[in-house]
Amino acid sequence: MNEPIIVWFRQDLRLADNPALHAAASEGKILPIYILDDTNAGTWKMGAANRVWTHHSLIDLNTQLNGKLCILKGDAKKLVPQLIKETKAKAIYWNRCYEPWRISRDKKIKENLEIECKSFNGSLLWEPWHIKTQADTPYKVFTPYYRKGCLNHTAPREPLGKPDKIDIYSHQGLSINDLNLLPPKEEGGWGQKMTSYWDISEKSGHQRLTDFLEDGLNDYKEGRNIPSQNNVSRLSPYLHHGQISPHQAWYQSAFIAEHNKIPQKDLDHFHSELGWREFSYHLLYHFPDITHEPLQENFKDFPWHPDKSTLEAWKKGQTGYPIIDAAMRELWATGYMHGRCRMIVGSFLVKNMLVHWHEGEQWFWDCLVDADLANNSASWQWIAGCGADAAPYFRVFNPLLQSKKFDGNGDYIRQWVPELSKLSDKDIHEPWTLDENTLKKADIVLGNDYPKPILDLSATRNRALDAYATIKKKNNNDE
DNA sequence: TGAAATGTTGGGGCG
DNA sequence: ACGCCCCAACATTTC
Repeated sequence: MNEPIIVWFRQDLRLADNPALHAAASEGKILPIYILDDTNAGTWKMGAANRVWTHHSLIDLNTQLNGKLCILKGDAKKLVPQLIKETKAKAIYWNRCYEPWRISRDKKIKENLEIECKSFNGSLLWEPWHIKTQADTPYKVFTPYYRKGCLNHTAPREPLGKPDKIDIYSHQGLSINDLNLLPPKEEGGWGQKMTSYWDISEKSGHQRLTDFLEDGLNDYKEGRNIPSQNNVSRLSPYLHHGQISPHQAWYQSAFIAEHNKIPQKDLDHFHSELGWREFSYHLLYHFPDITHEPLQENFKDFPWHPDKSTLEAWKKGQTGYPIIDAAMRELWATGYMHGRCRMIVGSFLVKNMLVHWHEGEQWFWDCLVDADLANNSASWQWIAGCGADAAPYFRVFNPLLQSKKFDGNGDYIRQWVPELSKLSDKDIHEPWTLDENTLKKADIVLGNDYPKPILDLSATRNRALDAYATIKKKNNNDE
C-alpha cells in the first residue's frame, strides 16, 4: 500500500493549520501538488501582483516540502485525473475554495473521480452555508450577519499545528519558473521592487501576525485609520494566499490580547475585520454575480461617465490630490494600499470621477498582492453604493478633509509623493490653494512638478448626487 | 466605515 | 444693564 494521497494546495500555501494536509499526512504518503489553472479561471485569472506573490509562496512551500511539491499548469479538470492515473493515487484531499469558477470546477472534478475525494475548511471561520437568517436567507447586512449570524454560531475551530511527520511521494512536475508567474524582463522591474517590501513565506506571515499583535493591536480601533501608523495588520496577502489562516489570526489575537491586557474594543474590532472578510465570502457564495453585476438592481442603469484620461491619472497617482496620489502610488510600488485609503480612492473614482466601479475592481485585481475575488468585488460594490449594506451613494468622501483628518502631519503623503515633501504639514494637503511664493519655497511649479487637480471637488460632488437622483427616481417609479 | 447646509446656543464686544 | 451683532461650537437635517 504505497499509493499516495494527493494533497492539492490552492489558496492554503502553508503546512500549519492545513486540515487537508493534516488529515492526509496522518494517513500515509502524500503527494503535494499545485496547479496553475488559468483555463478555468476565465475573467478572474490571477492578476500580475498576485502572480508575483504566488511565485515566491511556491518557492517557500516547495522548500518546506523538501523540493517535492509537484507543480502543474493547465486545466485541472484534465490534469487531476491524469495525475491519479499516473501515480495510482488512492485519494485526493483539498481545502475548499469559494470563488464561483473554483466551486464549479472542483465539483466537476469530484463528480468524475473514481477514488476518494475529501474537502476541508481551511480558510473561513464560518462557511457561507452555515450562516443564515431566521428566515433561512443569506444575510445582506454586516452587523446582524456578524453579531447574530457568526458570533452566536459555534466558535471557529481551533487551529491545527504542522503535521508531526510528512512522508512525501515524489512525482516529477514542472519547475516553478516554468509557470512564468513573474512579469517579463524582471531585472529591477516592477515585480522585483514590489517584493522588496515583503517577506513572502509561511514563517514571515506568522512573524507579521506576531509583530502586529505586539505593536499594533493596542489602539487598533482608532489607529487603524491612520495610514502612517503601524496599527493595521497588513495580513491580507498572507491570508489570501494562505500563509496564515484566519483561525490562527483569530485565536492568537485573543491570546495576545489577554496576555498583554489589550482593551476589549481593540480585539473586538480586529475580529470584526476578519468578520468583514467572512461577510465578503458569504456574499460571493450566495450572490455569485457580484463580481460583475450590482447587487442593487437600480444601479444597472447608473449613468457612469467613462473618461480615459482621468482614469489614467488616477491609476498613475497624478490626480493633483495628494492623499489620492500617495495611495495610488503606494499601491503601484508595494502591491498594497492602506484600508482607509482604499475607501478614499474608491470614492474618488466612483463618485468624483463618475467612473464605473469595474475599472477600480480591475485595477486593484491586477495591482494588489492581496487581490481576492470576494473582498475585491464586495468592497468595490460597497464604496460604489450598489452593494450589500453599502455606503449610501450620497456619502461622498472629501479627499481634502480625509487627508487632514487621517494624515494630519502629512507623513503618508511625504512618503509617496516626495515632490511635495518640503511643504508644511498644513499646506501639503492642498497645494492648489497655495500662493506662488509658498510653492516656490518648496521647489514646486504646479502643473509641472506636481499636477493641478484634475477635477473640482464641489462640482463633481454635485454631479454625482445628480446621477444618483436619476436612478433613485427610476426605482421609486418602478414600485 | 461623510460632508455640507442649516439651525441653535451662548459668550463676548460694543454702543 | 441691555439689546444687538458676530461667530464659534455644537446639533440636526439633508444630500
